[in-house]
Amino acid sequence: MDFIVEAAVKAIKHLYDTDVAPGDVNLQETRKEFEGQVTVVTFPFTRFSKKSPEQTGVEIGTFIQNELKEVSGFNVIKGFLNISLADDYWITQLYHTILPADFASFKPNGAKVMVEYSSPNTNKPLHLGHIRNNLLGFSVAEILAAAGYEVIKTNLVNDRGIHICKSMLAWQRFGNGETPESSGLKGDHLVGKYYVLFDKEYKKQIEELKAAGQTEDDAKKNALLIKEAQQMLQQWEAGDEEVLSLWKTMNRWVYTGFAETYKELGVTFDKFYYESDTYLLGKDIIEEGLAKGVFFRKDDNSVWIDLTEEGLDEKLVLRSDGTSVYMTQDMGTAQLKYNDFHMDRSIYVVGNEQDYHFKVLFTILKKLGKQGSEGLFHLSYGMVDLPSGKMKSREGTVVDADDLMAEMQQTAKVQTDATGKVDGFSEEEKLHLYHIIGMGALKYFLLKVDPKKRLLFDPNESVDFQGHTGPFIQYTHARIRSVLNRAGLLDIAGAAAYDQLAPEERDLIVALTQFPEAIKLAADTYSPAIIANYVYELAKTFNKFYHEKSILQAEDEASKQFRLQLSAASGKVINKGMKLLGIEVPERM
RNA sequence: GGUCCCAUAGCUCAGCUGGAUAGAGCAACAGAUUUCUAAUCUGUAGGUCAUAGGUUCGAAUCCUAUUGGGAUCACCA
Repeated sequence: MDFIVEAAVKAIKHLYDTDVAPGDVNLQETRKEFEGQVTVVTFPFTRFSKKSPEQTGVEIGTFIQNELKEVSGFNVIKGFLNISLADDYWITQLYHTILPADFASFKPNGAKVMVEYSSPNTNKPLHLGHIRNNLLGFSVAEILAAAGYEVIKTNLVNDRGIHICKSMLAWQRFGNGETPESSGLKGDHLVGKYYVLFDKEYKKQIEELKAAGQTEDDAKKNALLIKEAQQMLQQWEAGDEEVLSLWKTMNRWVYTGFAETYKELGVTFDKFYYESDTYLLGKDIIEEGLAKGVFFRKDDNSVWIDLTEEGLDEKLVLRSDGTSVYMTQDMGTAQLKYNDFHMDRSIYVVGNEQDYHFKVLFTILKKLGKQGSEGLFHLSYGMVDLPSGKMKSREGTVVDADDLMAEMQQTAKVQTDATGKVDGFSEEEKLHLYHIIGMGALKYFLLKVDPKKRLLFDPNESVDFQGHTGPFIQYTHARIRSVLNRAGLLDIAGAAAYDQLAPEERDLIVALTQFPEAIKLAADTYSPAIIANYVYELAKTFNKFYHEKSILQAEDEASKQFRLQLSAASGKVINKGMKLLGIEVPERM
């Protein structure tokens, strides 16, 4: 649409002898109730024209129509110049822009971006909150890749620390040698079971101590189990053979379980980092920061940064005993990642509860003048809450990721079987379809919402399969495929005679042309929701067209071939758009 | 207490850098299938865009304050 903007600029120069920047021309899609496809807002130009908005619109419109052969007409309503482009223009768009294989594929832009997401703890299985994280991270990575970036997907696994020791200790104490094999439990679930058990026993001990007269705080510190867990962590850090062996065994169980969950979710990673490797990093950066005067040392030997000027607090970066804190580690890890990949941008997909942490981390790295620090971004997303409140693994009040995915596929099965459309499918095809649809419903449900908004999930209200949902879009795709399969070989040349567009056809082409802009906007704002909503609008537009116009029974051969081309283009864009969300589309459903 | 985020129809959400009469889906009601997949389509009903000011030709959108909800401010990660 740049050519319209250019023509408008030229019109204003010619008519009112004023130079305006292309950015000053406000171009928008014409609202459905008016004639035309693009609209120029004329209010800003009245100060140059010294005329009414209507008259200004007519003058600019007249100029543009004379200037551009693509413009077939215009109307002005209350200062809005609605421009109609000729059918020929839209048909050309379909053939020469949309249908070619390279439509909406951006040239490599030479920039490298890292997307870090998932970042699980190895003491418990993944839950719904992690699903949101994983889907967001994966989708953002896909979108950035589509927008021309070179993308590296990383997963920083939190595989050490006191919480891991809690699971280990509880297993050691109460597990009786239970293994995934002996219990039939998925490894991550088995370990999670002992994490919950630890908390239960720990609470019991706290109550006992309180009954014996201790305050709550004292009881929490003095309970035998927590002391043992702390001791275990020290042994781990000291490299105790037995503890390390247990740690390795239990983590292996967890990784086997995670791998299954990731596979089911359809997410992948290019590089794993482990905190057990990185938790000691960052100390050299402390020295560097002290030398540069960015950090300062207090009398007790602890190291701090003063960020009060930035509206933040003083922040500890190294303990008085010389050991690292979370911030130290993250500084070190950031450096490590940069050394490994030299990326221009680095996206951290982490919940909004860590907004403060990342603000501080990025500020520190910038103050240190670290390479790549200008490209740091925290993709902060809202928590997934239940009607009962926040999910807490410790207390078992979570929607488990594996359970939820299984449930979604079960619901998909019920809904699909009820239609009777899959009777001819093999058992394998059916299972595959249930998977595609169930996961499509879940993924779309989570991705259509703006990432930064918190999400309420009611387990008692099932995720919809109708309306503004993944299955709606998948269905539209299956519908298109069905028609195309019936049509057999397409004949573009046969469509050449078609030169008069019906409104539904024009609307559909207009919608299709907007795909690249949607990708660009989604990439710039790191928001899969943009793509989700775009694809939904497109599917709706197609369904309307499908309903109004017969394809295979079209009036004549040219109409039929044209509509087949239009359908094929729609199917491709839906497929590609859904792929950016990590959602598959079926051939039949 | 300081800081950050959020608030749009009964419910779940769109609304791009300020632009026309604020849009979808679900739920409710009424319709459409001798015709390419009805997981679809059409229509009806549903709004003080949290509140109050301000900036502007023009504000759901920008600014300020207030209210409500959430998060965070550890020598935890």
